[in-house]
Amino acid sequence: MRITIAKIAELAGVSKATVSRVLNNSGYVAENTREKVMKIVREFNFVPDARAVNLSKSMTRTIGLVLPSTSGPFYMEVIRGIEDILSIDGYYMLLMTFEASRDKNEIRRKYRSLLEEKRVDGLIIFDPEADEAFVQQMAKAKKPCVYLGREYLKIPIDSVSADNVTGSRLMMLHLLEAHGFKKIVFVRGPLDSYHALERFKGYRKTLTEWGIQYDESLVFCGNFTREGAEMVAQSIFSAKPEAIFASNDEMALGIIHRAKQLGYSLSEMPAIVGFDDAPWAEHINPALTTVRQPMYDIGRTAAKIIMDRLSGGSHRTPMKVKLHTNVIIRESCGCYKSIFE
Amino acid sequence: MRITIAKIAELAGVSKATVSRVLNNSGYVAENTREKVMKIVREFNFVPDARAVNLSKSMTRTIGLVLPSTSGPFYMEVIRGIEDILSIDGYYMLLMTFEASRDKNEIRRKYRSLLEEKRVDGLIIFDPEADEAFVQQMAKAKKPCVYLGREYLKIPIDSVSADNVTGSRLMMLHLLEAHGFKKIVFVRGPLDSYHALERFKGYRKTLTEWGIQYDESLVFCGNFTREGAEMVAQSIFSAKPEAIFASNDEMALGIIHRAKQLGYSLSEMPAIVGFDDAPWAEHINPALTTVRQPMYDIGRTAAKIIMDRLSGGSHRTPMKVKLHTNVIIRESCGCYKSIFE
DNA sequence: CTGAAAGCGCTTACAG
DNA sequence: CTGAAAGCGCTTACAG
Repeated sequence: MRITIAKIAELAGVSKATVSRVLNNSGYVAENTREKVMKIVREFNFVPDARAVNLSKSMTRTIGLVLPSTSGPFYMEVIRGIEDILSIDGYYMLLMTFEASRDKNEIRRKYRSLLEEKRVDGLIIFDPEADEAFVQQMAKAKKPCVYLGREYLKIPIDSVSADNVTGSRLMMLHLLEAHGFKKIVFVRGPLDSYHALERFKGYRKTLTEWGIQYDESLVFCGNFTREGAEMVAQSIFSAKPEAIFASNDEMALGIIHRAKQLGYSLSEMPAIVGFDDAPWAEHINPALTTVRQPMYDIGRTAAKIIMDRLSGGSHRTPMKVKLHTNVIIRESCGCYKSIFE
Repeated sequence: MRITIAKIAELAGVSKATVSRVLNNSGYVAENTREKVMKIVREFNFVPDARAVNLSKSMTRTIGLVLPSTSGPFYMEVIRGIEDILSIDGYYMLLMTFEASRDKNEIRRKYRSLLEEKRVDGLIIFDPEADEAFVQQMAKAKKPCVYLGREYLKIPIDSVSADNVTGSRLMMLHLLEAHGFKKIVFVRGPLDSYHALERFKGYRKTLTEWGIQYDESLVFCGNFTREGAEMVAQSIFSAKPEAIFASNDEMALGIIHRAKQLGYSLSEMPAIVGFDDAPWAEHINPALTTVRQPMYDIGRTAAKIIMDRLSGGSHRTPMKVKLHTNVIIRESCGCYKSIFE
């Protein structure tokens, strides 16, 4: 049996209350009483039972983190950002991903119950496909939640997201301004994906801005997968575009691959750009020009918001933080010649 | 205030004990009593406080996971493997990484305290640089721990690791047998890294097996970094090796990069192979031949061991599970011609 | 089949 | 400065 506060009190000849006080550095304790207690604490290598502390103090020092998957290129960055903040205050992180189940709603119930069970003090959630009704419920929880990846403008809940529309727009501007391309194909992701839609919006909006007629025949769907993109690649090439904006790197990769198979040399290939900055994006040939979301900062910012709410800021107005998204210019847009050609 | 078991008991006109019984499906409860209680439970959407349950039952349904970093290519796979098992029994995962602090021993104290504080029921730890004295302490804990990545043969503790020596040996065999190379350079990782040493052992051992004299001048140190390898690349090339075995992919990448800079064409380049199968390994040119550790299975196996210990198997003999490691043959060893050349 | 009571291991007013 | 007591929200023998 492990030693408890009661045993320590007995050994030190004081009450449990006093032991608790020296352990927590709270209230007044005579210096020699403190030392008497600490001696025993050290001798037995006493560590308070977190479950009991949490129950009494009505907290857990744990934040739940919910991620779509573990395979994506950047979720680890989010984790790192969060951990860097949590560790400052000695908070722990409970991790749950959507991959653990086929049924997304099951995971949603599960993460909601983390809060209800009081297993965590707050939740950071990356679940862009969650519908508004559900998020609305989370917003009503008595514990802080922050949603990552999208805004839910109509719901009073904290959020931190990268501006995908603007990211897409910035990429378009690069294509339009720096390269003077006008005939730009867009390869969409799945129709039900929030991010896919945002990126498409950026494309369309920028065309309008530049007075270029939106041409539906220049928009293809690749479903965010490499295979999907490879499937439509040939039709894309037949449209003879000056540039191809794949709305994620996977699809850009598929298109580049297909282009090579079809015998295009690097110089004959139209400009092909992506979105995400996958870990391999800089290593493919040509090195991929793409858009990078600040994943580390998203995690970090979310953690800061949660910690702030926990230390009394829970009454303040929900905030929608939008982080800037960068275009990473490499070779595939035509900016640099590959030394590997 | 949230509703508690006491309030439910009051409302249902029964005792707390009875409510607890229906909630846990334990002991006998009259059917209509059960329904009376469940009606109130549902009405108030009651969820038991996990902290109280854990305190009474003396458990937490949480497993701690400690990882070196979040940036590595494969830790996410480990997480996925673990989660797949834990979720079957409704266990949670507390994640901690070494990146949260400069001081590794601080993290070690921290993960040990997860156990002492009873914040978790068991621990899965990836910490190949932990010294034996420390691991010995962990082995004495009253809660199950399993170490990932290395064996600690002298310490009675569970472990799951990929066989790096054999992985390295298999790669050597491919180079020796399939290609007939004899003059093979080895690029080492940091001298204090366990995995670096294992991989080196596999190289050396295989040479001996094949009756090839070990030549120290063919061994270089790249410190597991791309920059480190780029630094020694030129000296490596001057040695005119038939093949270069970089003991991780980062270093292989650096060497390939440098080779290109120095004007080697793909066909002039010596064979260059790596270790790890980084996410980009298949995308570089030439596609990298490398060794892949079964990260998902490592995670999965570790989780299974922990769950088994928790359900009564804690008395059984510690097990050292060693998982097979595969050579992934691509282009850089000379096996296939790149279509991108 | 059900309830009263003790217990899990701490914290925190309240008195003194 | 310190202690007795109640409380956090459950579970679990023990009786009946």
